[in-house]
Amino acid sequence: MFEARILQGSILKKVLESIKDLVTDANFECTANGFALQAMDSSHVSLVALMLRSTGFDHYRCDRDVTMGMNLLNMSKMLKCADNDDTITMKADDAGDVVTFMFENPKADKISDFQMKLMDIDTEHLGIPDTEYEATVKMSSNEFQRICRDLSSIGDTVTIAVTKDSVKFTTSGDIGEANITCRRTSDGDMKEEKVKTEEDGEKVHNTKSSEGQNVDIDLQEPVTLTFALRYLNSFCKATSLCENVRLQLSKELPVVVQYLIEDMGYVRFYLAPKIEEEDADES
Amino acid sequence: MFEARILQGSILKKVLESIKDLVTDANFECTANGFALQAMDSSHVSLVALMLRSTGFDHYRCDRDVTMGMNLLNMSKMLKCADNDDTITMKADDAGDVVTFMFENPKADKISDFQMKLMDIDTEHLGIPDTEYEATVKMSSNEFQRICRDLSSIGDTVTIAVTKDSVKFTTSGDIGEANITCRRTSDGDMKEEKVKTEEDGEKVHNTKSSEGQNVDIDLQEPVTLTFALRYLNSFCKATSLCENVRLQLSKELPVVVQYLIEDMGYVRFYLAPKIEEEDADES
DNA sequence: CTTGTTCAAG
DNA sequence: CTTGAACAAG
Repeated sequence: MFEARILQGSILKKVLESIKDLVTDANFECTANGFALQAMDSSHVSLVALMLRSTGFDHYRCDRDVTMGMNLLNMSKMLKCADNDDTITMKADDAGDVVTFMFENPKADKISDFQMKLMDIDTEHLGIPDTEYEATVKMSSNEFQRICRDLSSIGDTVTIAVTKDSVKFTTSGDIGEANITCRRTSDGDMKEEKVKTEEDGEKVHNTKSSEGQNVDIDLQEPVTLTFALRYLNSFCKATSLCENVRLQLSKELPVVVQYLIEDMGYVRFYLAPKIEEEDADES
Repeated sequence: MFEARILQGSILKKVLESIKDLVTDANFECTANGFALQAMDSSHVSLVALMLRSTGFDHYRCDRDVTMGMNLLNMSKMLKCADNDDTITMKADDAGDVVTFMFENPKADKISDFQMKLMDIDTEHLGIPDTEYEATVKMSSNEFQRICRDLSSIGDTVTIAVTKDSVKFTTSGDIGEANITCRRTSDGDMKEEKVKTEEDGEKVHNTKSSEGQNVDIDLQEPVTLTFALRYLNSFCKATSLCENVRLQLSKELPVVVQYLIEDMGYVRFYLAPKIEEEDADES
């Protein structure tokens, strides 16, 4: 028996809004550890990884591991029937060919339950290597969304160039070219911060970031990579999940676009860069 | 000569918005008593009854009864030309082949008048029996709208089951099933309220309802009926007219969905239930 | 968080 | 052209 109750149902709604356009069908893996999903988009260019840890739920019970194959569009339809301030409970028995979504409003005078048939989806469970990235950029998720949206009105791809002090987004198209450069917010603070980070671990770093640190760059090696804006714009639907987005880049590796979900986990999107030689093939 | 002036023109606009998709042409009956309409929708499945009492108008004059046959789409087009805070005056002389809509903005520095040709529409004036209903549900019109909209993303019909303590809305479709249960808000208050209603008439009852009474059920007999969501969703366009909606149900009778228009009257929609044996025919 | 408005998609 | 989604304001 699997049962997971999340007080703030809007989180689950937002998560599905952010991935349902990318992936049509996917297996949710329910374990004692949490509620997780990994799936490639239908064109096999991008990958989404969701983790909602069991500790982040209001109530969580998972007697044995369950795989729930769902059509994300249908799941999203049902979640849309929940109010943003509803509590959402997901349930499946071990036989597990049906999932139940239960919505309760805060006053508990309206209770809805929605049943959806589960599907058999065979997927190769893609192990994602835990790489060290050459560049890590943390910035306002709103700003990142704005940049991706703005640039897609000019071109189809964006080249992201990360240096020690800035991240530059570049595109070009029929009507012209565009460069958007975001400087790392404060050089002095950053150096100090880095020292502290090494001493005290990630925590100081995070605290600093939330204190008006707009762009935060952690660089081993300058990186320049090109991506399809179409996918980045899709990823940006997760913007409302988190104030900040983290981009991780390494030469010839997929970018990782991560939105943290407070106290619960994350949504991560992976997108392979365009290889220059392949540009002709992609168009 | 007929002349009716309503200060809050938005009411008339909303009324037309709520019925124009249901009924294409209809006769408005103008009498000393008020401005009324009864018409079946084009598929003869539902019926709309509108009453705007003369006492609710800012100015009302009706020397002799007039029947004004109008195309509601055209009437609605004209009313859309009125601002929401405009005063609307309707006029017809006794010859009566033309109706005039006059719009005045509050500052009285903009006055519009629109003339529309009337039509001859022959309708059997359907007498609607004043039935005692087995179940009466009063609830937030917003919530009712939300429920009907949500359920139509799952199925085409809704089964409404009213019991002493709750009203349950159920549907099912290809992707699954859904139940939404609204509990009668507070049992203790309800009983007290009923007594007061008998003593002091309807007024106390209404006052109570607006004080956070979400769902109010008056039951002679538990009722379960099934309706086409398409029509209910159409009825719900009247939601902005009134905070609360009243549903009246009896076995094998059309449901009455009523929106009160404060100090003026009501819009009522009637919809015949689906009979089980007919389900096959309907698909 | 609700409402109104505006924009895009079917 | 109609309807749903995104945005902004209260």
